[in-house]
Amino acid sequence: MRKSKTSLIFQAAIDVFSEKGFDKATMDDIAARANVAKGTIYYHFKSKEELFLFLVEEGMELLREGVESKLIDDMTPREKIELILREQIAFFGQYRDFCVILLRESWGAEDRQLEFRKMLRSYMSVIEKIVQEGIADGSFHDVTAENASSALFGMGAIASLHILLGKGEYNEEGLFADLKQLALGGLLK
Amino acid sequence: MRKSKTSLIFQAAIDVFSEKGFDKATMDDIAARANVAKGTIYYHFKSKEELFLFLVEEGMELLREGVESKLIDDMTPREKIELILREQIAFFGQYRDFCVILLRESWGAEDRQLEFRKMLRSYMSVIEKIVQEGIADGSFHDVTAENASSALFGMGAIASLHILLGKGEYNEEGLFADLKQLALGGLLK
Amino acid sequence: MRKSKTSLIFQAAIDVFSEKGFDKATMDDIAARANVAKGTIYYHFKSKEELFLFLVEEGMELLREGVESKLIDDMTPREKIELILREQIAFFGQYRDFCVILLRESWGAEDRQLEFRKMLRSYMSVIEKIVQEGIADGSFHDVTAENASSALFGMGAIASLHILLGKGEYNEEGLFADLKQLALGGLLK
Amino acid sequence: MRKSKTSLIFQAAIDVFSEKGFDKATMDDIAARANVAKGTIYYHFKSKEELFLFLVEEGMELLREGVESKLIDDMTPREKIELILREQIAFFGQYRDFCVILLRESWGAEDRQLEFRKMLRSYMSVIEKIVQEGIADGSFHDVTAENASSALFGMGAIASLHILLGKGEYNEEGLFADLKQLALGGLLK
DNA sequence: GATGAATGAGTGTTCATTCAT
DNA sequence: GATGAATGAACACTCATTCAT
Repeated sequence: MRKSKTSLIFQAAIDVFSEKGFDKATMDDIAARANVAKGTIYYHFKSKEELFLFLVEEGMELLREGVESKLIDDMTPREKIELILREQIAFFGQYRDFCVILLRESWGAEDRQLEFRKMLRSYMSVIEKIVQEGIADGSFHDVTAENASSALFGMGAIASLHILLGKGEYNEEGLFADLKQLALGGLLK
Repeated sequence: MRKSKTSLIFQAAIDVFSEKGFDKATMDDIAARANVAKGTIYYHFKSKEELFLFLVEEGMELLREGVESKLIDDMTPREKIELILREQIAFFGQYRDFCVILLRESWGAEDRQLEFRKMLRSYMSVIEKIVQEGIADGSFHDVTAENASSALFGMGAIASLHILLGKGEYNEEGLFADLKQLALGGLLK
Repeated sequence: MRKSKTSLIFQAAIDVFSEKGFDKATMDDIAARANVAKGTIYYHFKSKEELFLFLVEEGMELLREGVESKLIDDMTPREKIELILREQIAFFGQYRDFCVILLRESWGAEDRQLEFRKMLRSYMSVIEKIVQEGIADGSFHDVTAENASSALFGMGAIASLHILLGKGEYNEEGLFADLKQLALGGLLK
Repeated sequence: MRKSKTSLIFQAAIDVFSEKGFDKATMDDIAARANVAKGTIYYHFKSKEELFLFLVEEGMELLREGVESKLIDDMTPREKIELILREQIAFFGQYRDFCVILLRESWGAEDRQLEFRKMLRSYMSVIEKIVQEGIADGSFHDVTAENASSALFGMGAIASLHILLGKGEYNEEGLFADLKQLALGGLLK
């Protein structure tokens, strides 16, 4: 019995939520996918909402940690932005389902959605700081850092998903090259 | 000539769908908002799905027409991209609710969502052609046009929504300046 | 179509609630008994709780109105108490199911139960006033009117139910004679 | 010798059942209150039903034993009735929660409820015999003893609970005086 | 054209009970 | 003896859709 029930449920939930979205996904779906009785989910998670929130928190943590752990202080802002683009592309490729969830469920006025946007903002603020660094040291054009950070995130996210949800191959190198050209060409003086 | 029932329902549906999203919105909500009996909606639209699809089609039409009608053949690619950025920022500001719907409901495997992505692609292909023009005439860097177009759309969409759903003022000019810098700085040689 | 759906549901609810109690009764039970779809109940009543409350309110109203409408001002307190005993015995006989509900569901700390006790108190206060009259005019012993009224109600209620839920015949005249003896023998000087 | 698990569970069950009633009380509640794992309850009691039944049996036993142990053969029927009234008032004051359970759960057609009514009847039969004695020796009016016994029980029970569940102080002496007046005034010639 | 009462399949959640350890 | 993770049947409530008027 390798897998704990909790992680079985976790995996099943990612699958189902990304496939159907929060509202259309049912606890029965998730239970069936996890090969677990419905009550078992409720033994481990208080509610559908909580399960979902937990999922997204873990995912965002993974993304931010993945990026932050690789950022080294003495990189130039340019190098840092490159790193983030590359990491984000890889992350979207690897956790496509999670990313679909994020893009589907972040826009709205429910508590859950506000919570998600807060997490997104927290991730974007990592980018924002780098943009500010670059502006401060004169290597970047003088743009509003907040706009730049959401634009950078959005450009990568939508471009990635656009490919991943189409039929095309997810050519990470090609996408990286294009985004690097767009993002850095626009930022660097 | 008062408001036809159909347009009453249409307006109410926009309000309710953007407020609650497709799944959480109920036909009762819409009927109440439109001051119309629930059966009346079914007299005019076959189903909730159809009503919604109709709505989004109209909205996408509005966006694409708005942009295409202003594009003039003898503009340079650079001017065209600027125009699109500006138009898109204005559109998102004006139809915030519709844009939320679009971002919420475009990612998934249901028919409706496939349909939405098809519409999105159709809009993006307008951008794509301009990018190709720019590459062809040597004014743009040589990037994959498809990636560039989805990145351009995504950068604008996410940045706009990020502001519109936060508390900040939607400073269209500032956002435009930033996006122009990012996008054109990166595209233009 | 003689019976309105509402009254069908009402009747079915009385049956089912008195048979099973509030918690064990299910909306499916009630729907089935009323030959109505479950949704129909919710079309007419907001919730199980509300349906139940409505039921009890109607019943208590019936009991109090039945009694109050027959009380005439120039009766002596003794005659009034007799009348109440007789009416209550008749009411319990006629609406046995309702009375079971009342006795089952009035004791506890939930809102619904507090509400029920308030209704009971309101009924008992009718008795209380008569006892006070009797004491004032010297025809009754000097007892605490509140205790007397709840005791009078309780003696009748438990005695009635005791018979009704046993197998015995509900001999209203006999029961009336006994209660009259007990109650008036104890009250009258 | 610490508390045995069984008695821990017993105590917890009394608390929880009286607070929430049979249906709303959960085995988790009881386990938590008893500081015991849920499975442990099932080790000691076959089911929720059985645990509850056991509880009520103990309680009724306590009431009947309390009364019977104090009844002395050469008391007059009048003295015996007085004693019972006094004892019952004290018991209700001391075991309010149990009495709520009794009144809540005794009216219905489930096995458990039939069982409870049987216990109640067994208790009432103690009263009944005394009434018959009193009638036989000519000191009581000639009433149906069964009616009188349930009326006597009911008068005390409802009056007690009415006070105990309201806000008022439970003035045992005052209540006793009133019930004695009512009951004996009505019974005694 | 328009209505709204009626429907019933479907959903999140609860909880008594079991059983492997 | 004791545990608590796991179960799954059951339940209150929702809502898109239908249809008789």
